[in-house]
Amino acid sequence: MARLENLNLSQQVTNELGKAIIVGDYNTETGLPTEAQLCEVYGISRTAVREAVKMLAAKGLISSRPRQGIRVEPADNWNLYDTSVLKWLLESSPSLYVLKEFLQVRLAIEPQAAALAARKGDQAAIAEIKMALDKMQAAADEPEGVMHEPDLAFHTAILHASGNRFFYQLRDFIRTALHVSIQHTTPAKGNKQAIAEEHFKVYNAIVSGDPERAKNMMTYMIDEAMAFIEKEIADKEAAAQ
Amino acid sequence: MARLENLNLSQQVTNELGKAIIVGDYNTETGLPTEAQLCEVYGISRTAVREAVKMLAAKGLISSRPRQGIRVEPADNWNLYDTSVLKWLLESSPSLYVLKEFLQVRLAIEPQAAALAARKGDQAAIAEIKMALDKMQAAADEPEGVMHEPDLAFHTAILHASGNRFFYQLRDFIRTALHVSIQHTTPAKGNKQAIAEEHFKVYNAIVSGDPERAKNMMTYMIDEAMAFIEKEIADKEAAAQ
DNA sequence: CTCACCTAATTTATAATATAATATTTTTAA
DNA sequence: TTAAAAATATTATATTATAAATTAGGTGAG
Repeated sequence: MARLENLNLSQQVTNELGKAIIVGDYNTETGLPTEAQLCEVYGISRTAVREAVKMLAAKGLISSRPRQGIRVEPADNWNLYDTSVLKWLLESSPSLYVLKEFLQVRLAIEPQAAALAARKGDQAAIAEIKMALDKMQAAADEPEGVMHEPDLAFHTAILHASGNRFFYQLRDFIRTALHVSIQHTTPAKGNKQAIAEEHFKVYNAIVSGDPERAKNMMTYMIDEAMAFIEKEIADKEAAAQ
Repeated sequence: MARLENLNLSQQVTNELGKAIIVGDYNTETGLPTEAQLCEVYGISRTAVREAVKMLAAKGLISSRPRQGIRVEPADNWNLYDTSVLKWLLESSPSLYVLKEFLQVRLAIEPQAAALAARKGDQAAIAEIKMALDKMQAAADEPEGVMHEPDLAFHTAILHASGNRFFYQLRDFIRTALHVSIQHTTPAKGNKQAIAEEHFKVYNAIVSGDPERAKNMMTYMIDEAMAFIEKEIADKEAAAQ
């Protein structure tokens, strides 16, 4: 077992089993080994195994009942918005296709969040957006990668400014999506100045209280990334033939 | 403790503690009692308490470390898309305001899902939508409440037809939102025939492969519910003064 | 007196073992 | 052949013990 320091035993086991389930080593057909077997495999006590099982059950990956053992739940029931589950999924799937799904969700959420921020975002929240934007603009002349963190902060700040807990809750999801996204898109689009400019337009629409424009600008930005990814997928599929 | 049959001990404790945290009985300042104290309070073993703690930790509500005890995480970290957490939240908050937040999320997700379904929904998935729609139309002449279940099925089927796992994952969230929503709106709008008609228009746009229209029709439908809720909130606030 | 180090105390983390509950399978008896 | 009963396997719960981690307090060197 990969001994990740900093994580306790049951968390480590949770990680191992979680990944194994998502990668398909265990599935709804096979189920998981019994608690006793898991103890042997990992060389740990039942206490630790059971705690891992409970955590995975809380994330919707498994369920366990007396005599029946530990079952793997259908993938439809997995809590994909759980940060760990998301991480395991990304480690196991070809990221281009997952990335497209990510972008579809961003295309739904972020323009709406930007519109809400423009309509009723409070001063402090909008100032947060501005701060992230400033850092982005400052990073435009810096080396590759410096703009990454303020970029994430910008999008997170908008979710926060939407004033809707459910949007803000998706910040880790969006951060992950953006992180993967940037790895794919940045090499191609070298013009960091242009990126900062686009972000500025979104901010400008928000600060001047124009929901429609904020929504449209955000849609435009994400749509650009989507077009890029779709092209990349098309190229890849053409190359495969 | 409310002895919900059908749930095991640690699940019951998870429920109790989860509700108590969300309602504010325990907060980031106070933290939770120690494991030992919880054992006494509930009259159960440490095993059960610890399993509950692990489940709540997996849902982002708490974290626990040696010597520090069990801490309540800031509300921003709670996994609101977890069905249990959502349920606890609804039981503790005035539902009108939560409902508005629900509708804002639906307004982001569902039109986009409908558009995707129109663009690339496969036969089987679209047939599912049709089936739900037929049941809705059949229920239009039935007594109050009969239309409820097919209505939920209709919206779920569209999420499914979007072909995006992350959208479909939100089905429980949307179901909850719709469930709460219907309780507020149905009494006012008696015309079930009109509701079925609107749903038909969404379906029609999807089956004829018109993403834009599918999106617009869905937006229109949810927007209507939003207008209703906003009016209700306004009335309530006026009455309170 | 101050600071680094050591010690003690508290709480969760892990382990080990025992018993209960539950659901499946096998056996038994009508 | 079928229905009831017994055996069995597995998780659920309880109990006890020990380890590890973190905080607080004390102690001694400088």
